[in-house]
Amino acid sequence: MPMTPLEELRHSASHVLATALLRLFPEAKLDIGPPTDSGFYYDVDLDHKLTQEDLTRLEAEMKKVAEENQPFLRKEVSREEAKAIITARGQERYKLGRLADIPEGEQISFYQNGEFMDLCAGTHVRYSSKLKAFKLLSIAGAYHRGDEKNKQLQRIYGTAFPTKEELAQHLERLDQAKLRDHRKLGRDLKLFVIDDEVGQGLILWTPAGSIIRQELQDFIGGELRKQGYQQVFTPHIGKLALYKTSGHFPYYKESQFSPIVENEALARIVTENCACGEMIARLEAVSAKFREDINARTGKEVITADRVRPEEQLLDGFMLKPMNCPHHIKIFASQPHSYRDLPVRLAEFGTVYRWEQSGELNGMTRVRGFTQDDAHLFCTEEQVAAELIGCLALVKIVLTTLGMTDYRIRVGLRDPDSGKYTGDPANWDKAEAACRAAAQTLDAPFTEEPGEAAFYGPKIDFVVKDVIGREWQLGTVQVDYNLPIRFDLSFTGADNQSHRPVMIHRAPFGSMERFCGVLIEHFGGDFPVWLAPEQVRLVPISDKVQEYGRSLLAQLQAAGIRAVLDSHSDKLGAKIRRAELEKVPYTLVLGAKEAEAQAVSVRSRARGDEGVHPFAPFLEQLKEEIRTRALPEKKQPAPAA
RNA sequence: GCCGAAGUAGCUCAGUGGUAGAGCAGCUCAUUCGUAAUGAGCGGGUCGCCGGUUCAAUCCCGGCCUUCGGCUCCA
Repeated sequence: MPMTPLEELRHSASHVLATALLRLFPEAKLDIGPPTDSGFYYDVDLDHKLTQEDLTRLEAEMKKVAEENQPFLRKEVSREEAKAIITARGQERYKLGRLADIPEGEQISFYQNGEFMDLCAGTHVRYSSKLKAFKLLSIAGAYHRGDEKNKQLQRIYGTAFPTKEELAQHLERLDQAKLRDHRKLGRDLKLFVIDDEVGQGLILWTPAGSIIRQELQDFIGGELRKQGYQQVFTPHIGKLALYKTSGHFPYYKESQFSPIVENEALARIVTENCACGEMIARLEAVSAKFREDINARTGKEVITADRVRPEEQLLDGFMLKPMNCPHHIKIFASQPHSYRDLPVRLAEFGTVYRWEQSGELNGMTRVRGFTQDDAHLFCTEEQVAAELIGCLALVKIVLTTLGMTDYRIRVGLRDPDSGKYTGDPANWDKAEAACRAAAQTLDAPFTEEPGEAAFYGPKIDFVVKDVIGREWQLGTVQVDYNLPIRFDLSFTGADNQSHRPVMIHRAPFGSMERFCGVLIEHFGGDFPVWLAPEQVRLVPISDKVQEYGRSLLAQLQAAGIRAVLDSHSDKLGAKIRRAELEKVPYTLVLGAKEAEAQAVSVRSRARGDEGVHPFAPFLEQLKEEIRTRALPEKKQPAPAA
């Protein structure tokens, strides 16, 4: 695919960076330097740890290279010539490997600017003087070829634009984005806290944040009732045996919290002088019968003989649940089902726990304990298509109601080269076809991505970006032919025979934590009235109208409105300012003339002062705005601070 | 987990080898005010934690914890 002019510019900037880098650090070994969505980077192997000051020096050197107005010259060479060039330049450490990646028969080319020459398919700007606006942004570690078994290189990130104005605008946008960061707004608006003593990645929802979450849960709960879901509740833990049946353990044990082993069993193991490794082996072990049962049900060897142990050496324990499905499956399995009962749709806001690597934790968007707005649908194969469409419709209702229109749809398929998936390929094919067909019913573009499936089945994900451009999977719908087999689920068909149901896993929000994190950034803290923790601020101008304020507060609360009376002795301007900073949608200013007329002076967060209105119609209009879950109007620019 | 950076009051940040300061926020008092900051006073910090060097460490050194930017991972 040819590069866009902007990519060409940024790619050229990365060559200029490499040119500057070799001038300052001739011993540097270069890897690759491609353009990205918002700039470019170059990966380099260098013993010297690059510092912020080095970036400044490199940027200055890049300016010189740009001013030297070097032409970018393409040179097409044979594979042998290429090797010679790389070796002559002392860059064989990574570049020879990169050269080997180029398929036989494909043209090998170098680009030269000034004294620098790099293996590169191109393309580039004609002259380095085209680079008028660039900036080096940060240094980060990055594994060679993205593989953590390889050496970690230093990655220099930068960005470039055709003009200085566009660069300045971009940098300004980055600064603005920081103000919308859910971690900052979450603290400022007191929506959630994370406490070291409680634990990394564990969200404590404060009263204000809990209101938002509760409103979202009530909203989706209403939609679920319309669609025939049934609410269930299940505990936060389950026995290890349950997850051995489901396949979560031991295959995914590195992303789960350690098992909780009963004290007596633990004591017994300790007195046997059992080593740690032995204990893990016993936790992972299964009985011969368990192995036979599962293997027979799934029709292949999912549990190998080396996991079988004598009964007395088995060790069970409990696990914090990494998913809700096994619990829901057990509810389904507790009753015989007729085809007439299906689909069965079991829904729960279920909290799950996953052991995320410490370096991956991020505010509310990547956490170790989170609550999925989960549901599992058990249906016949014929019902899958319609149920999938119903699930997708639900996701769309959620996103539309919240005005989140900037998302992409990803159909996650299995990676044919990976062994991490369980189940029969024929069922996978059916499930993937069903997902593709359902995605086509959405009138929105989607991409099919191999390797993005869940381990038990393909899925349709709704992916949105946060303020700094990182993508997060929110809503998800997944088809599963495998867990019904592993748990030996069945229903009685019209033919009076036993049949296997198909499962659909779906979560329109995904996780309440991640969704709220993204939602905070989406609204920049200016929540629609129905979600706003505080909907109305009552501001009496003086103590003389406190009594009127109290009576309005009582009326608002009686109407179910979340209102607060500001009885500080500040001047009006200070109270207005405080309400604005706290992003309260409506501030009602109360003075003598309002009290006299049973009126309020309305100040809207979006529109500013709206003048005096009688209280009763204001209240009705407010209730209507809440009932319809109206989205906030675009805010007028704030006055200069 | 890995690479790099950071951690001083609730928040934003200054500062020094001799046990710390500002603004905002909070509290008290005065003020009773018409659409983004009324004034005065007061309280508040084991300078992330643990060790080491030193007569003395918030500052220098080491380890750990946490956060941030990436990488890897994300059933």
